[in-house]
Amino acid sequence: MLLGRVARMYYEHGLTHQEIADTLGVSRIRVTRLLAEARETGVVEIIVHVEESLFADDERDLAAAFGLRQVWISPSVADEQKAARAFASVGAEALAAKLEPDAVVALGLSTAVALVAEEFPDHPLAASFVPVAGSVSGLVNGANPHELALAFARRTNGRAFHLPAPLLAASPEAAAASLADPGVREVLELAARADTLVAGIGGTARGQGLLLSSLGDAERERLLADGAVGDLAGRFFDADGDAVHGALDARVVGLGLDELRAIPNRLGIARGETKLAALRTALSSGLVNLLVTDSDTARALLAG
Amino acid sequence: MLLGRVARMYYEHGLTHQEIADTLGVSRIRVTRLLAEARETGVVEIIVHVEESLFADDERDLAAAFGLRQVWISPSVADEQKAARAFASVGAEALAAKLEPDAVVALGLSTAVALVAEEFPDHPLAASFVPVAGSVSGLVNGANPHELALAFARRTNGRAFHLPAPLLAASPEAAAASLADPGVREVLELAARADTLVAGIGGTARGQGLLLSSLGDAERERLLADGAVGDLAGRFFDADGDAVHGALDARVVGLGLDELRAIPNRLGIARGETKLAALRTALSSGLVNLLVTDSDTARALLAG
DNA sequence: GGGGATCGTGTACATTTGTTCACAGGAATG
DNA sequence: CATTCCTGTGAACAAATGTACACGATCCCC
Repeated sequence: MLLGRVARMYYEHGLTHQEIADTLGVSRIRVTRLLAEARETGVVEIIVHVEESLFADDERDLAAAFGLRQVWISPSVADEQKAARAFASVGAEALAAKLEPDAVVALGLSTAVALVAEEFPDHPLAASFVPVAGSVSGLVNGANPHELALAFARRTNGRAFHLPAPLLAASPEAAAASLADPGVREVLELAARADTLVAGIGGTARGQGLLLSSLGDAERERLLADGAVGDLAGRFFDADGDAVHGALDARVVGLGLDELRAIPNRLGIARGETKLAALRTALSSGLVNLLVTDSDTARALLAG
Repeated sequence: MLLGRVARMYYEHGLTHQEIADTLGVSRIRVTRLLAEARETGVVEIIVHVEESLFADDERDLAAAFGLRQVWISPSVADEQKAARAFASVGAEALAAKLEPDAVVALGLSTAVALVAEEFPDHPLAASFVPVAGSVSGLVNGANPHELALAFARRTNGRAFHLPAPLLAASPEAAAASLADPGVREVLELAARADTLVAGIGGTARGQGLLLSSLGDAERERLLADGAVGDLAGRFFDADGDAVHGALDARVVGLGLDELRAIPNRLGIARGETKLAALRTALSSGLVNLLVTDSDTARALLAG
């Protein structure tokens, strides 16, 4: 158990990597790596005994300003990679806090949610994870709803459901056909009865989000003309938070905005300047009642 | 609660000191210090989940070779300060392992024991701490038996006893007078009934230990001539582990070697080349049956 | 048995962390 | 009111830690 000896020498006796390497007859770099492994595998556990959250003030203020049930804020950092991980881990914390054993969780398609899945701690609570919309083909990272559900299910020892349909059908008719499929229908019905929705919130800037980037400019213009300011789990909404019906909307295979709104816990996960407008609407119109964002976005929302 | 926020940003989100400083608007150096404080005060707790001890093999071997009940080994490091702290913390661990609630602990005068007291964790078990010998005047650090007992008592919410007498009386007659004092007698009687003795083991090299360094060269030569190889809690012993009686011994105010030997748990705390001979004798003659030492000393003992 | 991927390793470097020092403000003391 | 002694602060430096890269071994597949 070299790992354990190294970990104890470092954390309990305060020796340096070099000193440990010398007494144990291995290279310093190896000690460095063993220590990293010890932290990752949980051999070394670091607990911060603090009840209050990092941005308690802003969280309280945001909840009050938009009538939200609870808000979680992650620290914004210049290093984007680090910021993303921190954001995801706060998202995971938020979801874990709302998740009860045997819960049914509806999952929106979103890179943010995918990152949360990565960071989700291994807690066996046997929940069910259900996509609220179909898959996008040609996704590089595993952000497809099904994979996402699988990732969550693996970590919670729960069940993952598959929605055998595309997010965006070729035509309204094709979408209707998909929705009529018993396999699709069943899963969507389950999603509609979920206790908790976890979804990203998308803006309308070019190239934003998984759905928009798969569309052409023409379709995007039409959406904007129809008053769209953002989307929640594949459904666009206008400045009042009402659904933007139209050619695009009819092609989406998934729960409608009203069905999403009927889910009791609606956790929105989003950050960044490009999402501010969409966020403001989603929050003030009650599309989501739980929010995970980062400190910069939080401050911008409060300032607005 | 700046401390807590900093600690969480660092340990839970992996931000660097600089990044934390930027988001919180304080200097990086302040973050560094807050983090150190968080670790010291226990706001941040680091647990290494490893059952086996660092030098399990050597500990087993040493116990077998000298017929000891248990052995604890701390890592030897070039950095003397660090080595001393590691040694002391292992000593504290050892003592804590042997200490039961309401135990009576006899304390030998020794810098090693003093360091252990510093590192002793705050565990309320209401033990009594009793010196086995009188005080040395003009000690810089707080290694006097009474202070030592106080330090332990404070950390365990226990009781400290004071032996109102010098370690070394001016004459055998003065020592006898001290011993006849009811206050002294009472405390020593309590010490003799202790469950556990904690004492350093001293060598006979010049300047070694608190007792020897307070003697002149002549007295040291006499001791050597009488066959002394080391001391335990102020009492010198010869190569057989028997007491070296004589002018010096008669002036010591404290428990005799036989009384010390009658204490069930006898924890010896010593390390270093200069103590090897004394240690060998103390171990093989059964003066102590529990040992705390460092890895270099352990290896030397095993090699001999 | 050769080619290629993969893993573990250490070197050299970049980054992060910790420490020393000198200074400034504020409380205690003359 | 001046002086001294703190305590807390950051700048500059020293040390420790982490990372990119390149090398060699091993395993696997052809």
